Amino acid sequence: MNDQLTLNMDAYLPLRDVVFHTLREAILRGDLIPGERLMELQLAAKLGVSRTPIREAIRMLEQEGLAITIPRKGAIVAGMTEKDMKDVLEIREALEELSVQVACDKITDEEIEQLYKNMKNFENSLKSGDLKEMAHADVEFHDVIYQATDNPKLISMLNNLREQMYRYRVEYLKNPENHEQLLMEHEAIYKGIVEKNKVVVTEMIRKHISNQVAVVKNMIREQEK
Amino acid sequence: MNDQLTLNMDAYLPLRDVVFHTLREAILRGDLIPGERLMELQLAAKLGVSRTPIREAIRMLEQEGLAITIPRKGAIVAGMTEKDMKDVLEIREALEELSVQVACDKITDEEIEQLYKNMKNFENSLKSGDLKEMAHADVEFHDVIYQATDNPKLISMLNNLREQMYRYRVEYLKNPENHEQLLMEHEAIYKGIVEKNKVVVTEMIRKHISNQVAVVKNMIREQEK
DNA sequence: TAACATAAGATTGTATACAAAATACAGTAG
DNA sequence: CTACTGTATTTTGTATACAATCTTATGTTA
Repeated sequence: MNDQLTLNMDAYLPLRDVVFHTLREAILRGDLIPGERLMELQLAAKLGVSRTPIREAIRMLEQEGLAITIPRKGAIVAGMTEKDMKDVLEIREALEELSVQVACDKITDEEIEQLYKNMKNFENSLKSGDLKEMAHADVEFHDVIYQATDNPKLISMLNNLREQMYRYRVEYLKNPENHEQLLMEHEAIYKGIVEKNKVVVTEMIRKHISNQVAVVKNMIREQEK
Repeated sequence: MNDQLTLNMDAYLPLRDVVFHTLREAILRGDLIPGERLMELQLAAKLGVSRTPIREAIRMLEQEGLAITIPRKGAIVAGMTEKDMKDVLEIREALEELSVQVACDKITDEEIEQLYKNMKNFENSLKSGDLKEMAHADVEFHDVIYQATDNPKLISMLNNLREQMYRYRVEYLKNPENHEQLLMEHEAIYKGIVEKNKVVVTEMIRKHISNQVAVVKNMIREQEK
């Protein structure tokens, strides 16, 4: 386990929530790697809390698919097989398509403006070369579309699906060869939404998602070794 | 609260799982109604366990959207507004469409056979007039399609979405006027899948889902009064 | 050496104890 | 009568204690 695991006590939240967010972050960032055991006493000591909030946080991670617990054996960080990834992408594709279609109907002028800004931000972040910034800018671009659906349940599901492969997805951005392509896709999606052309935008988002598949598959192969 | 709340201790499962399933069932059956408080001590006493497994079960229900907890105030059974229902159905439609499309590609001969059987079972259950049996037969019909997708993540999401409106959906079956319609839709879906005609089957499942909307909306209106 | 038994230690499961916060309520001032 | 205040009670949050189970190490026997 990594030593970067410390609690962020800023808010007046129940410890279980703080622990949950901390562990979730650690898993998504890769500080806790798939297969790694989540031992209650160890985590409790490291985070300076008792086992109770740790256990409750683990139950939450479990329901989100980020951890797997075997009764009386404990929890481990969930990993994804290539099949799992294929499955998730299949779902993501359907829901991303839904989200752009709904967005075409519901998006406001302010949101379109924000979408443009975030598209440009992403463009700039590519120049900066900072991976974290790129990932963040990319997320923000897509978030505008999610928000435009005005469907909180859908938004949370999409976020969850996206997070499930965050670890692998960042890898995609590492390769500068993909940048041009990404930029073009964002522009096409933006244009499609502005013109409210559902057919085009659906096709573009599909391409956008499926482009990630190949790269991610390779990563998984690495992991499974 | 209802008194039917008792633990089913058959399996050698952690109590949190038993409690989780018990509460989940109670919520879906309507024994615990939306807005009702889930008080730890009360539930612990009623189920004959300590607060610990109750709390962990509540954390799980929370992540499934079946309960809502407000820090330091406790948890309540989640209810659905009309908007929530619309949102869920929007997602369900997309994922149900995906599932029949994938099923067209992947379904096996055995599964087609099973689908036929379950279609007939549903037909018979309608004659019986037993609501519970109808609901169960309906679930089993659709389950075959879910299983055929060979995508466990998708299956669990669809089950979750379906369960979220189980309370309201049963109402749909109460009205015999809907039976003929339902039967025809099932037959059309079955035929479409056998012929692997994605266009037809997608259209049919869409109709099948959206037919539920109006009825369910009325129920919600009742609840919100 | 391999297989197995057994005991020690580690880890999870559950209950309980105590602290902190929210709620309900009675009493009082205005 | 209303609004407020302080207190008692209830309820949740967290820590800890104990029990059950699993793991690991050790030693014994064939």
